[in-house]
Amino acid sequence: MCSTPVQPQSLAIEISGAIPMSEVSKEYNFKEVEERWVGAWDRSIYHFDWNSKRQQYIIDTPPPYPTGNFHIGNALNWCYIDFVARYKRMRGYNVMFPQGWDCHGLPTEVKVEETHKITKNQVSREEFRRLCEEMTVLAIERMRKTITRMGISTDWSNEYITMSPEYYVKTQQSFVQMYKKGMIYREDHPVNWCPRCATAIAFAEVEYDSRTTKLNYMSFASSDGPVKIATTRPELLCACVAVAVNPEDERYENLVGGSLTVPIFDYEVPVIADPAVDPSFGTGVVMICTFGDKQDVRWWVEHDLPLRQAIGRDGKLTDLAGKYAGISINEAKRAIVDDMTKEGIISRSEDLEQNVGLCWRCKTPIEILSERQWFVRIDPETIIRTSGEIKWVPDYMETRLKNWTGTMEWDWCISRQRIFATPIPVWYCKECGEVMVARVEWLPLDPNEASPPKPCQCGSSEFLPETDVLDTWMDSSISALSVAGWLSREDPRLPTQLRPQGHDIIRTWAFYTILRSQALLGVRPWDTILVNGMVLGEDGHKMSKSLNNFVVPEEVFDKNGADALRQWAAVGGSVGSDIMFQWKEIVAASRFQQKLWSIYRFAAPFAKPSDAVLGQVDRWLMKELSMLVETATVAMEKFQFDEAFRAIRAFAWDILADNYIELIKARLYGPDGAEKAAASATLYEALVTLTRLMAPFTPFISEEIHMGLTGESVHLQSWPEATAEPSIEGESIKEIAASIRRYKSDRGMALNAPLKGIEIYSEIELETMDLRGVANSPVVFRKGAPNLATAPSAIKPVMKAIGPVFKDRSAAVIKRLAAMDPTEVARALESGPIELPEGGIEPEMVEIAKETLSEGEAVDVIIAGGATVLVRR
RNA sequence: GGGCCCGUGGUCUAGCUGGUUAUGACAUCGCCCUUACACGGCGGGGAUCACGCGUUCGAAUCGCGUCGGGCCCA
Repeated sequence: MCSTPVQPQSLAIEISGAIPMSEVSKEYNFKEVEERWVGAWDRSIYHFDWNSKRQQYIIDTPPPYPTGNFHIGNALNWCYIDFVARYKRMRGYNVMFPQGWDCHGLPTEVKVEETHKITKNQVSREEFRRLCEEMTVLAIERMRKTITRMGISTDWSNEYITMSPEYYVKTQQSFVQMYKKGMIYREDHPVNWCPRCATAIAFAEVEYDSRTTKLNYMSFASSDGPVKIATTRPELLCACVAVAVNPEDERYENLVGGSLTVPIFDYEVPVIADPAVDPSFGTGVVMICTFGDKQDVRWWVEHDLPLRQAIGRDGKLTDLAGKYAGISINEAKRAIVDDMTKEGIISRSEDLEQNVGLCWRCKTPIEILSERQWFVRIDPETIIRTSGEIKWVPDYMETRLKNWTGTMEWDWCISRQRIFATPIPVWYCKECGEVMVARVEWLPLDPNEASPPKPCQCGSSEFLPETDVLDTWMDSSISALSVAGWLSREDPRLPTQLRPQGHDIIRTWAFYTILRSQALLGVRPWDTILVNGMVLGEDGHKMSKSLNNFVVPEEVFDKNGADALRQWAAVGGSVGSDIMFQWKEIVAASRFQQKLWSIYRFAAPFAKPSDAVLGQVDRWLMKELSMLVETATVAMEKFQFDEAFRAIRAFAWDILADNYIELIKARLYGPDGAEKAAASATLYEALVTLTRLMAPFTPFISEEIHMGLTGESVHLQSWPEATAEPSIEGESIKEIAASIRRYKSDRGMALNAPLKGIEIYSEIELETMDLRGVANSPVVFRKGAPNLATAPSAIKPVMKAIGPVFKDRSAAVIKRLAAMDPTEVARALESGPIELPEGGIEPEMVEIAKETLSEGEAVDVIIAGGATVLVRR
């Protein structure tokens, strides 16, 4: 067995007496620190001050759908928002970073049905709604937890929940206001319809997928004999209202203007000419039905065709279908094809790959039905003009909105045949059919539960309630208005300053919000829209449960902490681009935290402010710090979080840890005095500034270190200012130190191995105290150049200077210079330009590299930082 | 089919208002346990910047085309 090693106890005590011991733990315990601060922080410091004179910065946080899981995609978006919110607060803005919840929608209805094993028709509307609300409340609670644990500086005093009366009263008022302005109307109109869900759905809710269907060739009779038509929708035969051919198609010239007889159903339809018909598809003759697809709708409008509705709301064929009435679309298709094949009307059929629209929720192929629905009028010009007033980051994202807006084909259908949503505050008079839209002072209300407080103008008090409800986008598209105080304050603070959101919802959320803000208040909703990319899994595909490349934020909090996740969000890629989630990035982030912690551990016993006169190396660090502040500030103003945080990391790791701290160790471990005080003060200043710059990104570790050094919360500090003057001396000393390290490394020496002696020659006066320490060797400084021969060793052309002057002769000039003796070139340039056949070479057109001739000397020569360093062997 | 974006060492990426040794991280190789940190330090190897054509004295960078990928839509 092992024997217990003997501890050299007395020796250890002696040494520890000479070395300041830090009370900071060796390892950074991210979990303990983060959980402690989550519990300890006073969250009221993030509240928006409605009475403040400071400039407002209101963020229109996109309210997530309360699924209960705040996923990594949300996390990325919220990190961006938090970086901005915290930064803006530090810059003195009165920031509002609210949190909303976009509650209504089909997913919750479906989940409630699954959980309680019911269908929504088995319980009352009221009861079903209550079950949905209950589930939503639980989901919200779980998501709040994740947001808080992530260190997001949410202003919880401005939280809103769209299913609550305080919010949906605004949705209902917005409906009434827009109705009064003539922007909302009700009419029969083609809508996307999910036969399974039995509801109209918006284009935003239609998914597309490739399916194989049959293209059937069937004969229509005409006076000139049969005409063959190819269609994928034979079940819609009874909805055929016309037949179209291309006007350029010579085969069918004589048909246009005539009519054809629809087989089986035996009625006449006109033959029309339309350039949208592709003569090479099928037979070049197209059957127009109401409605087989969107193109049918276009033709129906353009050619003013009649309506024959073959499919009902339940997805079954209507009476129009004769003997096929009452059967489902798929069964009808089979039956009709069978019958027509028997009768020889269908001559052949072939497979066809087709993209079909599906209900995003249940994947059932959608139908286009003509239904009486409520619509919001869309004015593409207003949208595009308003979009132009908004600063888009990155700018090219605006193109997507413009393209989408330009292709809008019909108005926004806002009625849904659901329960868990904002009720449409409308009744219909049983007597005269008059539409009674609620007055704003009656709101909020559900027409299914309340009757209008006044009779209809016809005198009747009997009403039927509107059972349709509003599209959820009607709730969420007023989020900007709501957080700014519209309808709840006398002075709505519009426009808000920032809308952060993903690029996948530009055509929905951004579009609808712009529309509504203009319609209701005539203003743009935001000054700036910041677009984030999608989060991809480690396999490079969009993160999703079905692909099993899914990571939940809690797993990251557990393994590496919230700060690590936040660092990933910052440096994972530039804003707007899709970002891959990678554990190695998370690990790299936590290594950085450990590095920073080690720096803090080292610095804690020494770092303290003082007004000691700084040395050259200290001033160099202050200048580097200043440049970091400048870089970070510029980057933050442009929302370039990756650039800002990368610069922060580079400073902390390379400049502060690997160079500055190595340089000042001797001073810190040396006797007390002005020089030690200067290093202590510089270290203090650097760490305090660094943690302030980091505070928006990594609020936990920044707080822990800042608090440890100053006793104050970093989240109440202001953003640092860049002030320091350049120090070329310090820069030179740092270069010399690095070159000595390299020198030792090249010779296989330990980095703290002493050298016999070092002489430094330079035209600028350099301090030697820190070099002595870092080299662990005697160092002397001598002004000027050493008494050693130097010789030009190479001529390097400066292309920036040569190119514009010599143009196409540049290549020849470079070749000529390379062939010349560097010594002669250098000598010649001292007395003026060198005349070449191509022209004169000015001194600024070349750089002359010099080497020192040290042969025969008992020293090694290093050229570094503008100085010549002689190392005695 | 359309719009937008992207193809840079093994992997992920910076650079992209054109200027000749292309950034960093991870991985890899060598040396070093130097009194903050071995989750560290020092040093090295590794990329014809997707392909083709063009503009230019000069292209990763600008233009056109091809191929490949992503997102949104038809």
